[in-house]
Amino acid sequence: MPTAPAYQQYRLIHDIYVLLDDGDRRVLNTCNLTTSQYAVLRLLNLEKGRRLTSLSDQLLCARSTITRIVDQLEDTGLVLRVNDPEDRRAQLAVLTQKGATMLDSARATHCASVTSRMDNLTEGEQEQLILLLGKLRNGLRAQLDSNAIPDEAGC
Amino acid sequence: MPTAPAYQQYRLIHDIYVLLDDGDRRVLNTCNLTTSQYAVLRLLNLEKGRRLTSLSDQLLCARSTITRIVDQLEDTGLVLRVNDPEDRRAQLAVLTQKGATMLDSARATHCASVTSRMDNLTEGEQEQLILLLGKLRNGLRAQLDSNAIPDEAGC
DNA sequence: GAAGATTGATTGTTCAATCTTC
DNA sequence: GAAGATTGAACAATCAATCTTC
Repeated sequence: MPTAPAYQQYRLIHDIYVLLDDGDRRVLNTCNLTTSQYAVLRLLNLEKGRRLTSLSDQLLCARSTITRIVDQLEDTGLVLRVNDPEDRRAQLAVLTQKGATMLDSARATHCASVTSRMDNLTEGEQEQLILLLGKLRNGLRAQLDSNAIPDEAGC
Repeated sequence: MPTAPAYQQYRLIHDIYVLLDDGDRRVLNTCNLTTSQYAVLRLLNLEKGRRLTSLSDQLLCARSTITRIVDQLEDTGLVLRVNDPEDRRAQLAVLTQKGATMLDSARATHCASVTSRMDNLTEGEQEQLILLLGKLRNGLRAQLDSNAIPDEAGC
């Protein structure tokens, strides 16, 4: 039986991600950042802070994972915790100046690395790919929002 | 400054992977498999075994990671370790009949789930996407083989 | 009771060191 | 000395339980 097209897409995306992630780890390591720390930093900016819950929702990881990553970023002075004035239960993760500088630098380094690694498509192909991937992502996000991940029969 | 197309592709693939992986974990959990265990099983078949080194190379993870995943799969009776007749240093991971049955079942479950989740592209779009992703993956693989991951200036 | 966040315990992954065989 | 594999220690991520505030 032929492999379903959706599954072929899935495998390709999976393989590509693994290849990219492997490179990311090496590159970000030169900035003394883990990929997780970078992912959190990327969601912050200098203007206003962001709730930890918002971060874990966006990154689809456990609350406690964010707590610990923010701990690390606070230890290295890249981020500060601030009480949310609108809700005394909540904490905001805020970029420090040092964090903003680090983020800019890491982003430039990472972006250059990614660009050099993903250079084998023509401009037209890249545009097409971005369009198709965007549609795919939006579909997946919509499913997540509608909480419609189907429970299969299981094994 | 506008975001480089390569980086847009990167972000989309990253986001899509995170969304898909989150669903994978839930689905495979119904088969009592972790995504890592499934990834290893997928690389095996009933006919002949496969060296642990080959598995870690393919999955881009540490040797010791494979050792431990194979330990787990052996504990649950899905896989057996066999001495490699061609090299007395090497071990082969071999699917058991139970493992083959489990793999078939998990694959069917997972494939159905993936297909239902990635259903928002037309057939034509899917074909295009597969072509483009395939080209991208081959480029990345080629870089890996030539060990040409560039060392950036760092931060 | 629910949401935001944290902590301790468990599991998963990697790193460095070790052993055997090439 | 290098390659295949394993082990113990360190790090990373999750889960369940807990605390505070809504």
